[in-house]
Amino acid sequence: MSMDIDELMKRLFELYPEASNDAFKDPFFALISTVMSHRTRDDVTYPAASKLFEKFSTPEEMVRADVSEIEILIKDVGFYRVKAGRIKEISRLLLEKYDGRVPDDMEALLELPGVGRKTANCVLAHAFLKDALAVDTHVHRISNRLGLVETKAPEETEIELKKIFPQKYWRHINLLLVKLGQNTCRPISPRCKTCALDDICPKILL
DNA sequence: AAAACGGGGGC
DNA sequence: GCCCCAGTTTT
Repeated sequence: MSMDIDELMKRLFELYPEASNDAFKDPFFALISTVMSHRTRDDVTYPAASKLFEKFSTPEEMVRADVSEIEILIKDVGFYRVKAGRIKEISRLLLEKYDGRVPDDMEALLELPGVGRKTANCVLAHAFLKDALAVDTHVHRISNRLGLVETKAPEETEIELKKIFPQKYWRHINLLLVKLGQNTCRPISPRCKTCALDDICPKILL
């Protein structure tokens, strides 16, 4: 028996109607905040990214800024020194190669420092509204718990999920499952009692 | 394939 | 005080 995907998505959209965050519609914010999010909880990442963009919000302002100033603004996130350097270098490359714009294709994004497949997919899905499916640890874990896939590597999860979900849903999956994963379907001690998906979840991998 | 990068928050 | 977290890069 396979899960009703339309029913699953209907419930997720009802749970998190605000999941299409307006801030991510700025490609530069989507890119930089996602680079900042690596191995860092999203409730720490977002405030730090917002604080950074209050001061510097364009590639021009980032390259002009002192690295130490960027470091101070984002110092709540993990790897903040490495990330501050990447933010400067990404900004420099955007100005040099793309006239200060964020490119909207996977290959170009992957050439930027600190940008891997997950980050590139997030930018394509959230900022450019492309049919990209970004798989992070939340998407990977929850997809397996729901019994949708039985996968080990995130790349494998992306391939399998694309077979299961209609293409129109792909770009929404990441933010919806991240939100579910943050407060309910947590990595450790998930709150199944109060989960809106409790009746359709087989609770695999708990 | 595995280690390294690194500060914050939950327990 | 210990362990894990919106991954990517390097060994």
